[in-house]
Amino acid sequence: MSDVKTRPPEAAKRGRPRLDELTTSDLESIPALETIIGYRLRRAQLYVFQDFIESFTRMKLRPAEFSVLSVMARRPGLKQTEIAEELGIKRANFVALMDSLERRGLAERRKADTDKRSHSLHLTPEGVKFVRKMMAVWTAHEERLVEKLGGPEERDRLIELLDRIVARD
Amino acid sequence: MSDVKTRPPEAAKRGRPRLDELTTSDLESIPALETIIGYRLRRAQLYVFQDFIESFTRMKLRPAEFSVLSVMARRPGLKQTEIAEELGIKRANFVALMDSLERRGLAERRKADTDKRSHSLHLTPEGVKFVRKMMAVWTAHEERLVEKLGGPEERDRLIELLDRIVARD
DNA sequence: ATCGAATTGTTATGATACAGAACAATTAAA
DNA sequence: TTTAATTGTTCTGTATCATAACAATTCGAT
Repeated sequence: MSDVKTRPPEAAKRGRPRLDELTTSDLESIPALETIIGYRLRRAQLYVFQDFIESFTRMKLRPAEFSVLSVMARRPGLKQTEIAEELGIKRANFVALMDSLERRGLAERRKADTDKRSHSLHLTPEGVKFVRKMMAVWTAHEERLVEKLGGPEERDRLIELLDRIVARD
Repeated sequence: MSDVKTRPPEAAKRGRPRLDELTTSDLESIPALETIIGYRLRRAQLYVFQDFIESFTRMKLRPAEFSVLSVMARRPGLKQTEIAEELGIKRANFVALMDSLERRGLAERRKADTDKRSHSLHLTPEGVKFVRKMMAVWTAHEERLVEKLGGPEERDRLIELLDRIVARD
């Protein structure tokens, strides 16, 4: 009662493939997105970041900020550009990020006396305390992931494979 | 000649850790970013997308558009919302994306006669040809990645691990 | 020691990705 | 039939990311 144009009857039920497009015979060999590395990688990364973000909403901390605080905790005194480059953040975009951490009293820029252009970056005492809490939250998040993966060995396997992708040679 | 303030001499050389922050004794136990799943996942995903994007600049095709064309090729006739949801794209943001594909003559919205609200999405004949070329480019990209991973078995291992992460249960 | 080139932090700007609210047309449910 | 839900859409806001330009400073080659 609704089909006005002539058309194979089974094609009328929407949701069924219409084969009259121009035969998609060879297009049947198109890989499903499920088999595409980049697609799966992205979905997994989105999932992990989602969990991470939710874990840190209460602390008002975003992934990039987490990474910066981590580096400052382990290697205080690095210059802005050094940290930015290591984390793959453009130094132009690093400024606002560092401004925010400084405004919150978690980190500070110190004028380096050997090079008046650069700033060396450090956690404040308050920042140190913050990082301790941050790491506790992170540990819970990470353990959740390791469990989903099936144990620490699987985590290591995953990281090793990811390494191969990103290794430049 | 440059050190004005009293300070341990070795700390004067920038780049060396200053331990006078408030002892970071226990902070030494902070995990390096290299051991953090989310961080490694993100870096790997960025790398793969970078390669993908470069591969498709000539065709002026972005990852999201690739994924939409893929789905339309394999399962023509799906509604906008169905594709968007499957790909994790908000239907609001899907509109411009589909507009673009339609303007380029690669895809089209057909008014579904059973539900006047919805559109069923299809490749145009030109879109079919485009997808063939697209898949050739994609194959080269994917083979590059598989080689870096060390073979198809490693690719499968990776995908399986990524699956575990994103599997909801 | 000087002059041109490179570096550092910064600002400004634009492109893109992503999320939420609201709305009209239409369909489904009560 | 009235009410509620769905579909596509527009609008808007925010976060992310890249690029260009600039002043202050340092470095390098003479």
